[in-house]
Amino acid sequence: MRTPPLTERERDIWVTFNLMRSQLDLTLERRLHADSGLSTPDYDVLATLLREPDRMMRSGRLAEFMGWEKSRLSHQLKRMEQRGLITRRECGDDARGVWVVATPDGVRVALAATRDRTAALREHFLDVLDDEQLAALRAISGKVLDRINPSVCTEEPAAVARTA
Amino acid sequence: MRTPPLTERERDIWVTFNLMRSQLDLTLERRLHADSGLSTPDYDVLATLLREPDRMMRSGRLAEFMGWEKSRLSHQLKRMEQRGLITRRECGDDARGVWVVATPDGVRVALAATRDRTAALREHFLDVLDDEQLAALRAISGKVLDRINPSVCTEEPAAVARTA
DNA sequence: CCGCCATTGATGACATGTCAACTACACGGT
DNA sequence: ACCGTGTAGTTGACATGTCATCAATGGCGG
Repeated sequence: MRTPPLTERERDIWVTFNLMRSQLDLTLERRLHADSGLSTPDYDVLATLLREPDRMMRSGRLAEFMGWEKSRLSHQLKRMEQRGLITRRECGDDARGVWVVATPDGVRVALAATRDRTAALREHFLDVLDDEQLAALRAISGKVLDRINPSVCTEEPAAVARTA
Repeated sequence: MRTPPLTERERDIWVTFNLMRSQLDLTLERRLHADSGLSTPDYDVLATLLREPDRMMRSGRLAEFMGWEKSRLSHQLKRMEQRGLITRRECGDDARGVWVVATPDGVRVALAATRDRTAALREHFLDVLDDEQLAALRAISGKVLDRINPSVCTEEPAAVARTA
């Protein structure tokens, strides 16, 4: 099978892209943790819950919403429940189901974290790039996504991984 | 403190960018594992080692090269040593140091994986974007990196995280 | 009502990653 | 030679993530 090795330029692009991702994640994660004591997964779960009118969601829908596996969410919820950020409540409609509810404590922490999160996101990412670059990045992300899985469409409203 | 919430556009860019990253990682990881049985970290370590003339490197330099913490690398090397992909050899110059060496087995597996890896990278990423977008992505990554940490400079030749 | 099968979450085993000690050695000044 | 400080790498505790599997329930055809 003919597959010539990557050119220097291709390698450079890929390597730099990945370095950028990991450094950005690390920076945001550290800052979030310092500001609020939350981890990124903690924050993503809470932020998704807070988008709901009554701050609760069925476990399955939550997982689907965030693009997580059910088991991953289950583990995460167990840890968050131990830390008092959320609780699980039985579901009347379907005895198999569970309502995931943000505790008052969880709500408070998440709201406080949101401010800092937004500022950090701008400081380290959004404000670093000019308008044209932001548009280009959006186009790039959409194109790669469409290629990988046309069903996880660029315009999909449900997919909310890493809630802002 | 004034920090207006993210605009819809900002949220969309951030969310789509993250969704793209996770989907891309998942795709490449699954393919790599199916092709060669290696995980992404396994592959990154081996690929970095194989760039060295004698296929070995001091542990500290390897970590720095890949942008990993020393402890992370140490854990990873322990697992890879158990699987027979690398070995650790005492260092004559400096009794504290360690040479990390790819085993013949590790070399063979990594070489085989490289072909598929390169093809997958092109198929799902590099070939999806046009020349202008690739250039834009490189510029974007460099800009974000410089902002986060000017010392992990855009032109740094050492940084080789996620070896292609 | 019963039996079959899909769905909902939870769990255990394991891989991966971070952080904070810790050990062993190197190196410089005295 | 000795002591203080820095460096190389390892380790343990724990958070996170994947996969395979399981128990309990729902729902449907007979």
